[in-house]
Amino acid sequence: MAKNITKKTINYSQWYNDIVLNADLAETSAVRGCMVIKPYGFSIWERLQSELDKMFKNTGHMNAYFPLFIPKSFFSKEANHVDGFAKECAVVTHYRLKNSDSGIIVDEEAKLEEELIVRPTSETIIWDTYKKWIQSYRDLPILVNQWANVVRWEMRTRLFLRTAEFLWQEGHTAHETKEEALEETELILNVYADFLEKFMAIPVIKGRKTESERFAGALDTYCIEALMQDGKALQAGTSHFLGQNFSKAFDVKFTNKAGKLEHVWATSWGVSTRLMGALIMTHSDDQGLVLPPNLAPFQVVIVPIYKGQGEFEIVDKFCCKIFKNLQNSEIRVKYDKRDSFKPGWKFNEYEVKGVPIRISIGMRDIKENSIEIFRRDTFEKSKCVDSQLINTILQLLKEIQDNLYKKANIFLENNTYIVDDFDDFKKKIKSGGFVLAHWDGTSKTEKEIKKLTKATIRCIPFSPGQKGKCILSGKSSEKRVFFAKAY
RNA sequence: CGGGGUGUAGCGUAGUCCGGUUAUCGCGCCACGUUUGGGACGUGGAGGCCGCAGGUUCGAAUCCUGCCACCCCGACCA
Repeated sequence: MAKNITKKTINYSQWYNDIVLNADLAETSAVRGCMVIKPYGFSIWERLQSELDKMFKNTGHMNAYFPLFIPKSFFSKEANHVDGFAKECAVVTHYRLKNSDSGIIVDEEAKLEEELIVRPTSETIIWDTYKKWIQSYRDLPILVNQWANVVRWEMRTRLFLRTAEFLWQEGHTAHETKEEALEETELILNVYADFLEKFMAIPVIKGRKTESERFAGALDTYCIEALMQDGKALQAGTSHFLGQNFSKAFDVKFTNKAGKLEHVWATSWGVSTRLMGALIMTHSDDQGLVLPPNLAPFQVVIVPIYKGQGEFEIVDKFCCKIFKNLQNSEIRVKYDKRDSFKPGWKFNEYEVKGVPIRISIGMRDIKENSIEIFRRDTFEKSKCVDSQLINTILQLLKEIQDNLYKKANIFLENNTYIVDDFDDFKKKIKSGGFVLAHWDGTSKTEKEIKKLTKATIRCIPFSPGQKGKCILSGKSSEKRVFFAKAY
């Protein structure tokens, strides 16, 4: 483990990589553009998964699993969809290897009749399946989610943020009516926003994507956007209203209550391991990762301090008692009694890994009946008597969670600007943050602004706004939209 | 795919311009001992196809050619 994490003022990407590597979250793998998620990183992902999964189940969804491979023909049934994904697909063409003089080679005789696409997303294979599941309005709605890996052959990759293979959840729902599908799209967007704000302590902006940023094959894409500490926006989750595009492409019809055949209405939605990137870039500091207590695999770590075997036995007994008490109060706690590392080493390790609270206990504390508590977010140390420990910890966890959200939210507010002048717009975009500005609603203007400033329209807010004049073209605009440079 | 950079022990590196003993240093690792309230110390030890392939040379980590990989900046990214 490196001793110092590079200051983000020097190089933000280097800082980001240092956090990922030093906190032992992930590393680059032998496979181009892919990553190995290490146990600690995965334990955070598992926390994230389990909490989000609960929210899906609470809103009536169930999990299923569909194949990794998609026959090429499925993939090309929806025209926009294929256009959007064709360039970044991994394709399986053969099913066998053989020995040759130059080593193992692909057996040309084992060529697949139809190539298989490694799923970049599962709409096509799922809608091919839904065709078999749906005949009547009684079969609807179908509210299914799957936790899976997908592959997108991206040109340039970065740990967690954009890897060739990534883990995600993708929900795919089928509904009787347009209204119901729209409701679902919105419901999920709110689930995502709640999850980020309440569990990950990441404030987000909700809105819809412009036509050019929309999911390939969707009629409308809703999104949540977060702001990272370097002033760049990160798309943290999307929820798509697919209309009848996929049900028409895959011919999924149902008989409605009136006895008439109709195409099904659809949504799809997802968040990925990219959320780990959002987590890192929202809360981490130059000391390492900072985890919000609701998400942390360990909320509390206990470090014993002792000299010699005699002291260890006394301290250990005390620590075990506290460990059990905390566990019984449903606090996720780790007791690190490894003798192979010194306390100072452990202190640093858990700071780098972002554990919200550290308790250290030695003979001094036992004698004085006071326990030292350290909080990761502010680096403050405090003392607490044994009998008050549980309450103090519970209170502190809540406080840290709130504090992280508040801090991130203040950052978001301080870096969101309302701008009416294009020179000012360029300046603000350059320095980072969200810029709320008027836009005439055309893709042409959007593209031109991107060319001039590298800023894209992150989202169009749902709430009605005041009319005005487009920042570039001067044409009339319905309301302000969020611009930013994005990951 | 363009521009730039880097490949030397598990990690980080010196040496490369200007070829010449046994390839440098730190961290980590192993053993023993002393340690343990903020990244311990001492002594001893192990670990190298110097990215790969060719070439020049008495001699190559160092020079030449080709290739590969990774990183950064662009382009790309529902």
